[in-house]
Amino acid sequence: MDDIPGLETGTLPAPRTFDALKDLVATGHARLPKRLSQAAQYALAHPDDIALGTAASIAAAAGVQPSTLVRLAHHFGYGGFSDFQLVFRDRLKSRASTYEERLRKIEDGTLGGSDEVALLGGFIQAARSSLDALSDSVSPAQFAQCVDVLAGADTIYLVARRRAYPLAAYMAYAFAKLGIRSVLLDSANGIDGEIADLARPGDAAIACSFSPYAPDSVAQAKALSSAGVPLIALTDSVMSPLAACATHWLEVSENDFGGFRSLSAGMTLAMALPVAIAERRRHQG
Amino acid sequence: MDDIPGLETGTLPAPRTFDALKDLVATGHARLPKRLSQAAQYALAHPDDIALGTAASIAAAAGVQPSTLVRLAHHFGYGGFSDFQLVFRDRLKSRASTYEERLRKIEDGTLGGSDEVALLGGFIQAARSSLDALSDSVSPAQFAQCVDVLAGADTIYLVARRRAYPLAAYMAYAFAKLGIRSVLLDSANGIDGEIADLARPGDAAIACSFSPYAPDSVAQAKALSSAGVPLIALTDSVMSPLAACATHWLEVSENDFGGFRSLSAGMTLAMALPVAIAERRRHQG
DNA sequence: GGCAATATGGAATGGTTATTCCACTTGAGT
DNA sequence: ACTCAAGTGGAATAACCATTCCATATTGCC
Repeated sequence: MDDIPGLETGTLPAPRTFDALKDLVATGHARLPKRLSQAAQYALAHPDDIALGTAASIAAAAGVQPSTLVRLAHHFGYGGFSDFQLVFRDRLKSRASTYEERLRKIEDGTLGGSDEVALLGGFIQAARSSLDALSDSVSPAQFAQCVDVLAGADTIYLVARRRAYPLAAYMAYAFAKLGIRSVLLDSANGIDGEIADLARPGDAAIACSFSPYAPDSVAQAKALSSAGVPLIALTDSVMSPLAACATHWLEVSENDFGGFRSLSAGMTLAMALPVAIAERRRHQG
Repeated sequence: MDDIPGLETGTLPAPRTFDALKDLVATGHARLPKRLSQAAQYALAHPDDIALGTAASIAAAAGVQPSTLVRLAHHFGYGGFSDFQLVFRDRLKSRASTYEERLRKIEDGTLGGSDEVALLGGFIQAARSSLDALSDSVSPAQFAQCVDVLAGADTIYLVARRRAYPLAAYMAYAFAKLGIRSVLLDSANGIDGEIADLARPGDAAIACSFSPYAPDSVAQAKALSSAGVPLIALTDSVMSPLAACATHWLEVSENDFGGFRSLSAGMTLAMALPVAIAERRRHQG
């Protein structure tokens, strides 16, 4: 080994975040030798390249040798270039970066001490990152189109089973409060099919279903769709059977904790939709 | 080589953007075999993982073999997994640059008004800050106490009306999946009171209600409580009538957007509780 | 129900990559 | 100008990773 890791910067542990690394370079970079300084400068100027490139490609771009990058990493106390690179990759993963780390920590914790709070924390994190994903996956245009269709409907039929049911249950409540006619297809006496058959093209339907898609929901959505009823789907991927038969669909991919997928993103959409429809109707008369 | 690249999907060149890939999967997904479909679904649901992970780590996360990922890439006409991965890396790079912009846009939008996306953004923000508040307002000890009580119950009775109903509906679903006896008091024929009367001190109840507290919920909670049934309340303040009669209660104060309060924090709690109870029971036997 | 075609799991392989090592250079102190 | 420590370039190496291959399992068809 060339040098004792961390000697130059004292015996501090390597910074685990990009910002911390930045500070370290800013305060102590006068002590860096020429090539290391050159490499460090390039790293801070092109963080994305560091995250996604190979040592060889980065070295070439920065005008140094690959070994210099390894040395730089050692200088800051990292185990090697790969370790150094992790900081840049985390940064790239927007906000989800600390999420996986935390999740792993929580998982370790639950195995060791069976701490209930870790569990709650895990679900909170899953919910949070699901929300982050929502703003990315639902585009303004898509949302507006869905609102358009639903605002023009006479009666809105709500289809959801099992895990997705709370979304429809909430929307039924919201629609009622907002003075929007809706029918929640959740009858316990098995007449949902017959009720749905009464839907007309002038109506519309919202179907919510996530993998593994409840057969009932899918069948009902298909029936409504082929009856000419405009169908808005809240589902989790392009592979969803709902995406295939829907007029428009909104992607809601939820993160999970311990196999239990969050509902926060879906629920948030379920809150926004009714209000948006009500707003649209008010402005259009 | 297993197959001629691109044969299955025609001789089209492999899509070079994430969206194009998405479309391809959407239109031709019926032709994908089970494992390939599974891998494709994971890829679309966790694009960041594909971008930054290794074939082995991704395969493990998706529950498939590394070779399956290579086959998937070939299926779509890519030269290999690495080529396939480039699409996801590009997406990550371009997204990272616009990410902060987007967040700012959402924040600005909430002030601006009439646009539908601003509305969605507003609800997302409300949900997010509700989650932040949740980790503060629910203490480890409180949560553990509630889990304690519920883990010792024979049957768990669920009380919720109106806006809080989705929480109870979800818990009923989760309890069923986890093999925990529960009764959701939501009968449409008005026999909830009689059913609740059958609850014994060896059972327990969870009541969810937020201001303005639905009279039905409060009455039912009080009845259960005075019958000696341990009562856990999910409610929004010390002033809540539920806080008065509950054995333990958890504070869930949701933020609102335009007067519509979020449900994310409550929903997250509703997800964590059943799992925590199941865990506790497993460890205690 | 049997056969062929396709899909899959898992180990072997070959290529690429980070890392290490060593000879050489640079620069600072005396 | 000499010496020594530190820095650097570049080749050698060892670890890792994507890829391939083959035996087994599954599916679809007759």
